[in-house]
Amino acid sequence: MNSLNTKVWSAETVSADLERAIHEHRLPPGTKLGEDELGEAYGISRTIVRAALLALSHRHLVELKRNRGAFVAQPSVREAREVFEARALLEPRTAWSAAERMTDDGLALLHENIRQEHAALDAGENGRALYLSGQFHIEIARIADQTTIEGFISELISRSSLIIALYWRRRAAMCETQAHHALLDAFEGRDGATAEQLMKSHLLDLIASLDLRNVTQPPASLREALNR
Amino acid sequence: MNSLNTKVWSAETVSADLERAIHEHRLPPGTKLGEDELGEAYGISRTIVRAALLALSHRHLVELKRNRGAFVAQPSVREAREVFEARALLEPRTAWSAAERMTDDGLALLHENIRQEHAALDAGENGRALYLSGQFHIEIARIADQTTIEGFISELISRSSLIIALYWRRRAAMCETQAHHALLDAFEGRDGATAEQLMKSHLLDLIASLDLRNVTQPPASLREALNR
DNA sequence: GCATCGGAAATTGTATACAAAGTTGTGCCC
DNA sequence: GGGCACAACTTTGTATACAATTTCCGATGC
Repeated sequence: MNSLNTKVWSAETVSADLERAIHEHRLPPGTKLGEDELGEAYGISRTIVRAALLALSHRHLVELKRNRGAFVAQPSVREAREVFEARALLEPRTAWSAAERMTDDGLALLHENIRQEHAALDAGENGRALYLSGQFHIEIARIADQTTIEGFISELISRSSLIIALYWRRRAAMCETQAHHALLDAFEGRDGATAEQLMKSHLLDLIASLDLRNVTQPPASLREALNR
Repeated sequence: MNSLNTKVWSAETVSADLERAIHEHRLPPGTKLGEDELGEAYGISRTIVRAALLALSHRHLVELKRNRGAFVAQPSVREAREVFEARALLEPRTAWSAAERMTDDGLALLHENIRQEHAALDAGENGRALYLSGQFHIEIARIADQTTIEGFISELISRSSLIIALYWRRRAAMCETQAHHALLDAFEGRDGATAEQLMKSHLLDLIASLDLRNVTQPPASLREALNR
């Protein structure tokens, strides 16, 4: 397929590779992930593919349907709300902690992240920009030195990317880099309270940019959808 | 071994069974979980066992050491702190939500849970009591109608059980049933603010009952420990 | 006695074979 | 032509065979 054969793949690297592809919208929600297909693409047996798909299903990025196969997840409106509820509980306080423990290295990483995101947007690589935008949030948890919370946020960020793929409303380019800039300012001033507040607003903006009315819901079953 | 052969086991049921055993301290931290051993015990092949162990490792209840095997996880002091940090972010607000949405069915379930926990304590079944005590917290998230957060809390609760196994200090019986009673009262009064506050205190009490000084830390490697 | 170096045994890692379930296509019947 | 049944094909589920690695144990040398 591509350069997938040049690397030694393991269940971890394959699932990370797939997660990034999902995050960047190269694998849109609902995509069938056939085991043979993936095995040939990566040059590995189905054993490893299955372990990778299992890992992704535990992160709710892939849905395993018994005897039917693996599909990129399609979060429901309800799940979308829940994901942002969880982020609202975890991220603002974590931003506060990050501000308190901020180091110059941390600031440099965040700066570099924003720079790359701008570059990606300028190059029209929207998927890559979205991925980098997510990494910004994960980097904050890392700076806050909270590995456990970082794991949860990392999963929620990837799920958010699926939600954005399904429910994104604004066609205007992601104006959120402004929010990240503002956060960076707060971090530079080691201002925990402001960082927490900015993160809270940022998440509210994000969910406000989605169309979570039940109308756009993908049909539970094709049969049901057509019988309406 | 026991009645394990009477049931049709799948990766999901096996990992749930193991998780409960870990939660109840029947499988203490550090226990080796051999694949053949488990396969024979449950009457299934290593394929299913591996899928179950993989699931548990994703929940941080089992540590997979490459070419060495699977072991019941031994959370570090640092990890212990992180788990309770995460719980402190998630559970108090979730308790508030639960209070707001509380139903009579929900109250009955919580009541029954406390009753069974008392019964288990009276019967000297400490492991079972600990498990039920965890279920109380998970039930709250369920009543709050937050499936995603419930999943995170469920993982954190199981990890807390490992932490208790390693760092529990008070020999006195778990006095925390008092805390659960107080929470139940707040729920009965649909008093979100009090429920949130009680949950916060409850978690602080819990972490205060642990000995998280670095001294008791199990050595990273036996060799290193002996060379000191 | 102690450390070190094989080599056998045991255990995990990966691929593959076969079974089971689902999907698709064809032809028959009405 | 539409509906249905059955068969061929495709895909996933599980077990097992074999390879790779570690562990255990005893022999060897100092």
